Amino acid sequence: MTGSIVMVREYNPQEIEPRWQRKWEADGLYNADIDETREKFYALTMLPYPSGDLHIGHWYALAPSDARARFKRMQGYNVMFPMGFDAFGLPAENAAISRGIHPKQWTYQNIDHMRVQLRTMGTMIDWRREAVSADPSYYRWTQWFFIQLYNNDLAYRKYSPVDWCPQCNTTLAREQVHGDDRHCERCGTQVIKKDLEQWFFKTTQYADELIDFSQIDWPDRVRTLQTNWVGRSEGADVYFKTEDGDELTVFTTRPDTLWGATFMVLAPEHPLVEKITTPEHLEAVKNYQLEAENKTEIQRAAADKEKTGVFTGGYAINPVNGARIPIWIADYVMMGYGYGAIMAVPAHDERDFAFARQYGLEIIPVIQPEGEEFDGTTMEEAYVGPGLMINSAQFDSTAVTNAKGRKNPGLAKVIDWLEAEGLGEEAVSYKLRDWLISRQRYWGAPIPMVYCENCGWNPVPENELPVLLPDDVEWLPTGESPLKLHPTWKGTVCPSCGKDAIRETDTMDTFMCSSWYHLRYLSPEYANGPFDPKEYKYWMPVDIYTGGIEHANMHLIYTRFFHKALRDMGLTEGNEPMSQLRNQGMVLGEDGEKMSKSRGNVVSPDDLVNRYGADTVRGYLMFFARWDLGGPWNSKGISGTERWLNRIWNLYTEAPEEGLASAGVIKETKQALHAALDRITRDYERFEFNTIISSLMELLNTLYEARRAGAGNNPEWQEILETYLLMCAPAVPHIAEELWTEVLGKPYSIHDQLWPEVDPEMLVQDEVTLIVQVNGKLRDRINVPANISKEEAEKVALASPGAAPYLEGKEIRKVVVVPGRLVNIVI
RNA sequence: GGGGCGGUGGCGGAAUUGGCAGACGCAGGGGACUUAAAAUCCCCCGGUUCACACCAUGUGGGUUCAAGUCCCACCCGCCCUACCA
Repeated sequence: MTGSIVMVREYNPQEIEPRWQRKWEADGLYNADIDETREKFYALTMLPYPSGDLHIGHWYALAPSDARARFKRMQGYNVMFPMGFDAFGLPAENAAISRGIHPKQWTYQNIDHMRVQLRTMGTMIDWRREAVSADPSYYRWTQWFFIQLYNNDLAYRKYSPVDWCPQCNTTLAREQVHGDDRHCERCGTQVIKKDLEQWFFKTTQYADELIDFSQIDWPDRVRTLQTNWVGRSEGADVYFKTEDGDELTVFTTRPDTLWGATFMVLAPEHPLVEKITTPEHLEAVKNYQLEAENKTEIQRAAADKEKTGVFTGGYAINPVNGARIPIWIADYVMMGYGYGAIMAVPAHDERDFAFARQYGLEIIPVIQPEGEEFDGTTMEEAYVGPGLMINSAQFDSTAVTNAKGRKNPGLAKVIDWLEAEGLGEEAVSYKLRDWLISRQRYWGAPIPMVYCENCGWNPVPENELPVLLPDDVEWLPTGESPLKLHPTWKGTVCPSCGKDAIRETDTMDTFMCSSWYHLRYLSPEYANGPFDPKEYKYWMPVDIYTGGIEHANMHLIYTRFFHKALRDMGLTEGNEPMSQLRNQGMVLGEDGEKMSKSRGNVVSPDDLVNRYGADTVRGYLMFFARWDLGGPWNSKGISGTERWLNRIWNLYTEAPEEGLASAGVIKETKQALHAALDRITRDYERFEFNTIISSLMELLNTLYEARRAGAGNNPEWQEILETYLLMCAPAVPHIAEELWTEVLGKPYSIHDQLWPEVDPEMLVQDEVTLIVQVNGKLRDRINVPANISKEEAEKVALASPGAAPYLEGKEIRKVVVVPGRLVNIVI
């Protein structure tokens, strides 16, 4: 302590916190620069959208991540913790339409406000690395990446049915359509289908790599979501033909059931329908097609088990046995998956079964478990389990298991045969679609492409980037993109032939901007490329990425795709952008509902900081729930964290009690200190923030007890106080700094100190409480030396006063001794 | 229909991975200090019971000397996904 001067100041976070925040930033304390002598650690949290106000959810995502980054820094890593803004997007444009404010102005005002708010958290953000995706210096490279993807055949334009949000007036990627009612990810409006020509990225080219997580430590939950989203199915393409000889290939996961195919079903919009439909069925088919077209996908899905369809009058030939089977159309077959056509095996597929029963179509069982005798006319449901093939010519008696694809020996045999006979081939199908990135909106990065009547589509020459968004735009109430309406912006010349040409007026999905922001942080000022390769080499990959799980099938797939694509274009190294991912849960309102302005249950971090100080808010956010689960906010609970910090303050600033503690008290205190240190170190690694704060609270209680016993005057006390502050520093950085420099008189800054080392000797207890059980029930606890022998422990337990009465006159059948822990006497 | 996560006091949650269930905190009760309140400090706080003791980790079985933890069956809640061939 600085002499014996005792501070009698009150804990005043409102004074302390801004002072340190200013000093840390002025000193560049958290600036992260390349330092080859130290091991790097790139800590990243998902960048916020500048909606205008920092939400408690932002704090919940950021504060514990910041504490952990600080912990890593104290462990000696060279930690980079950057921040930026995902600044393009629709809300800005909606503000423009409803309030007449320009999206750029709206966005940048919000960013300014949020920068101020973010600084009140006392994070270790290196603000020199900030990147804003709506800056021309940023989106110049977003556009550049588009061109690289285009030049490498990973971006293409295609006419197809796409999802359209009528509210947002734009197309959406498949991933951005949510729920069983198929609503827009942004605004919740039900989407509709439109046939449009749009730009896509070939995410499907990386389908297999996207479900390989062997090189990253990502939560099972995200892995499962992404795996399901990619939806890989193994099976075979089988070459059917129509009676007239037209090819009609289908994909099936069950080529082993080919002999049981009794009809085929095409999606109503399948191109072959027109050709095969016979005149007498034409009207019914046309009607059905019209009906299907008018049904939204919700209705198509909502029809649930009720199967509908019509016969086309056409027939196909089953290639494996020459059987002539009718071709139907039905809306349970989707044009967008596989070939939009299936072979129907009603005996072994639930949907086909329902359809066959509905329309009286033939059912032929071809797989049968031993001891079972299936009859197609009486079967009550499709059989989808394992068994032996029957009614399948030379394959009869072949065993088929539950395994998928080639791992199923029966399937493998059939596939080999199909390939040998030229009737089909092994195939894999995916649910994943290519990423539709065109948006019919203004406030985004313009797609840098030019259309010329003579030369078609060409990219804008790289030296002309960025293609700047014009500022002088106007909005119609319809929400139509002002870029289309701009009098001159579209007009340009063809980069190829020099004649008049037209710019693409669509902008890019903002997920494109956020697919590479972690790279822009490396060198936000760099002008010779999207990032400085030197910085890349040192900092990448991201060591820990934190954020919400809601992006599992969007941002987190896109960014992995992006990284792999860049790797294949020779722009980056490594297979994955982020080595480790952890998701925080969501903070709900006090009513247990999702926070929203309309519900009036929004918790404002600014109010909390004003009232309690940032350290209290940080500490409470770490403490109040399991970080990965989140939960309802409890405004009363925060007082516990407030008291904790007050008690810390008082412990360091109040005069110690009289007297001197015994050596035993000091030893016990140090043991408690190191036990907590050991646990907290582990908990930081595991993202178990709530128990970090509990351990610190518990330890503080122990310190108070020790001080009451006189420990405040022992020579060891100073070191105990120092260590405790170091342990608090990542979680509550301001109070730790203040007490460290101003009360303990240690050199600035506590945040440049190393995390204390656990003294293993202090973890060794010399006395332990031995639990004595009789038949598994607790009967006594006895303090014994920690290294007590088995025999000795047994002896002590048998003689213990708590257990003895239960043992009297009983025969002891067995005694289980867990050394240093427990003795269970079985009678 | 498929997949995932979860169910422990009034509440948020602990529990060294099979070894004292309920750490830490909130709320509540009692007390000290105070003219009073706030703040602070001390004690109590799963249930039944005067107590001894017994019962308790969604329910029912099982394995084990010992189960919140492992196995089987079921119930409930939340999230994702969906005629995916």
